Amino acid sequence: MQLHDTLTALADPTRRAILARLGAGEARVTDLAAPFDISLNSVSKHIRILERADLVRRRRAGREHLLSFNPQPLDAAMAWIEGQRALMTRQLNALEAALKEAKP
Amino acid sequence: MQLHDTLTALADPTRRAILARLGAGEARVTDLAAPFDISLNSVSKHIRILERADLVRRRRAGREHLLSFNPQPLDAAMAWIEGQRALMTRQLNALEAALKEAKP
DNA sequence: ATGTTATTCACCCATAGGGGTGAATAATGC
DNA sequence: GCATTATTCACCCCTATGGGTGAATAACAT
Repeated sequence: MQLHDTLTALADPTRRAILARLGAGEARVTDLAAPFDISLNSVSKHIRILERADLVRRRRAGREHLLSFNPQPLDAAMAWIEGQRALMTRQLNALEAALKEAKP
Repeated sequence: MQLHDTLTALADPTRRAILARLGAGEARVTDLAAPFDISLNSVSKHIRILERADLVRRRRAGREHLLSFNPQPLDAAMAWIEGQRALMTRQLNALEAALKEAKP
């Protein structure tokens, strides 16, 4: 599922940092790994999870893999979250209306 | 961390369903468990994680625990996601501007 | 007092996944 | 061809966590 993969991908601090870094532009796996003191391998796995969510796209240039950030799946995530919030807002409005009805 | 707890809480389908259900109003643990064929205990644990993220509030009425949905932490999550998307938009705008500069 | 209902606590089990290392693959530079 | 560089593949380890069961706690109902 698209939404699930997206939220799962966002639920890890390393992956969030990677996305933030990619917000500044394309980067190689090695570049992405630099700020963290975890192995290249580990970063590579995080990238795979980000790719599964289609949040990251890969472009090979020779032996380098250039990663870029695709924000599109964020729309679905935002929509879901916004939807939940809307439910709550409606509920609160109904409550408020009921109170106004009962008070006077 | 607030953001982390929130995103972690949202990264599970059962918890998302629980939130969606709570969007319709307060419910007991038993009510929340009904749609799933998992044990009450399991649901109880999910609720604990939702409470950790402050997405769910608990109100005891006698022996019943009434759970309600607190959408406030969603704001921080939305803000973070929106921020990432904004980074990307700025990057794309810069690229576009550079192209326009180079073309003619 | 006793039984029933609602929930959690204290465990156990299995899997996912975040971390590591070392070998394999592939492209560059010489 | 050979060494170097960039990345992945194939493993292993360990913790978090989603799931379960059975006992404990707490509040009704009788």
